[in-house]
Amino acid sequence: MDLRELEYFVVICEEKNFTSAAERLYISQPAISKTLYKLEDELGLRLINRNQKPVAITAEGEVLLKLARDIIAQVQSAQNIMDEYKKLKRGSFTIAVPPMTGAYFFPPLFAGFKKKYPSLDMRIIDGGSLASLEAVKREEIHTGLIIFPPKDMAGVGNIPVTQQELVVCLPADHPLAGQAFLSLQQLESEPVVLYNDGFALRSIILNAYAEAGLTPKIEISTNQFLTIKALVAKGAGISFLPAIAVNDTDAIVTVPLEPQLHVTIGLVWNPNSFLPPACKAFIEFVQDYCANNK
Amino acid sequence: MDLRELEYFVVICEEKNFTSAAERLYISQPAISKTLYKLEDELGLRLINRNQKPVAITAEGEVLLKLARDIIAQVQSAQNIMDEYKKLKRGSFTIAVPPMTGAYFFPPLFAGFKKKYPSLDMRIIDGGSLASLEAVKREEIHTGLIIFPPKDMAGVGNIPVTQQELVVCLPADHPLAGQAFLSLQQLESEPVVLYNDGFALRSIILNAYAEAGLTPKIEISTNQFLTIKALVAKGAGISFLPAIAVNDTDAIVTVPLEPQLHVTIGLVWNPNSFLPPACKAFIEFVQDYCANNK
DNA sequence: ATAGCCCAATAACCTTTGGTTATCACAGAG
DNA sequence: CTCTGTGATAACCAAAGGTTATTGGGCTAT
Repeated sequence: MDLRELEYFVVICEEKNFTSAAERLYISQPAISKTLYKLEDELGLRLINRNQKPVAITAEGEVLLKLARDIIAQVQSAQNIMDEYKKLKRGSFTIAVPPMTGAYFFPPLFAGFKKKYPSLDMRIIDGGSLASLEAVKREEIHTGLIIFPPKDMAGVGNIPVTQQELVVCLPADHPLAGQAFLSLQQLESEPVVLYNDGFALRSIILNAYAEAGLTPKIEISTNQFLTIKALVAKGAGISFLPAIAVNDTDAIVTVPLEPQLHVTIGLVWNPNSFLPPACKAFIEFVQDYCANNK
Repeated sequence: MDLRELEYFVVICEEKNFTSAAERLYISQPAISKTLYKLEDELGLRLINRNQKPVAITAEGEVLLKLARDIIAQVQSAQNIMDEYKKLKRGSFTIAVPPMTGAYFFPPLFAGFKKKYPSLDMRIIDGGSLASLEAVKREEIHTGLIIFPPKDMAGVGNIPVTQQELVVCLPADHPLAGQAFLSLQQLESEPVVLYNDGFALRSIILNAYAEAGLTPKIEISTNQFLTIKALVAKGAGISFLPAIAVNDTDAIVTVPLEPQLHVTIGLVWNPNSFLPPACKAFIEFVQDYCANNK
């Protein structure tokens, strides 16, 4: 008893005529005949009385007719629902949004995307960029708007969305606060406040120290952006943050680094993973967004 | 999207392993693979993520899984229902029961059948035996427990259930009431009370008159058994009824006919019609019933 | 490392089945 | 009493669903 048989049966019942049922189904009349016999044999019941003209539905046929219509309607509805996922009328995906990108770069993307696809849902996953990248690679998270780590973006799909310059953050009363720019060498002896392990900003900064042949004095680590700023303001150490993330009201002075140090913020995903259509739509949206804002 | 595909999909989801899903379904692993791809292509959605081990269900797959389970359950239930019709756990049929048979011959058959098949229903259709026979031939009624007409039972399936002798019914004060038996010749001048047209008893009696070369004086016709007896009792005319149908309390005297006149009561159906299993069961039951009461 | 294993994908092939055309048989209408 | 409409049947064909054999990628254990 399969759906095709039930559908044919319902049409036969509606047409009360094998020939016109066949026409409505765009198949030949013998196909109808054969299929109905097959269904009847499977059930061990006669569903249609061919002696009458027009053909009549038996009592058992009448019962099956109702059941068949219900089944077909349910299948129809299931198909519609699934089609909505395909057509981006429904759907959701997970996106890693570390604190830094969440505060400055994610909101406009989210707003734009939501405007284009109001019925799609994003589930935001917190976590550092590095940890998020690993989760994306392991396919635990569909995508992430992260700070790209210093190296090794091979094997992940990515779209750089923006580049930001890291600036030195000093307490307002710091002796070096007045400089036009600073090098890491000048800062080597300064205690540093960093993000925890698993955050890209930490590894980018450590990487920069290492490349300069220097070793930073890591005073303390946290994964709270506001905590870092507060610690710097209170003189616990210096730090390095994207210029956009610090403003005058923070009781922090920013000085450009020399040579400049940049971080790239962008979208990443696992190219081998089969992403939900909703997520593909978001990636595409971000792609367009970057192309248009160039 | 057919039932087979949905079933395979559900099993894959349950096993989270194509190979063991194939085993559970008694098919080969490539068949599973192929069918799932087909379903995914039809929907335009990835349902299973094969990158993970064990394979993981995607968000869309999770949605379809629920829908598919519902559909399969509904089909299952439909199959069960239809199977109950086949297995005589459900079902009904129509049976013509004219007044005479309804009063004396149908009740024991009904009781016995209902005992054997408590959940089957009969719908009793009223009407004369002749009219019922025609309705059965036209397949408007599945079967009938009727008085067989004088001739022409060809072309209908039938089981004679009992034979009854017709006796002359006279008002108690009738001059011929004391006779040991009576011939139609002796009764020719008597007004007769008969069933209406369409009732077998009428045509059997008219037939007997005709065969004896006589013409009855039909006083009045009715299709109410009790009315006939009342009319006879009041002296409106004589009548002929099965002996079993008249007793002493009726203020009617019965006298055997000479030569005897018999009516056969039995079951009839259209052998070309496809009867509901319930009706077939009843016919079979009556067949057994007669065989055992011989 | 690397050999071995698990497991899904793929290829080539076979069998069943759903569909086709042509034709028949039969009932009912003109 | 032929003609028309309609379902059944036969013979045949193409596609679908299934099979076995094999490949290849990712893990695990040595």
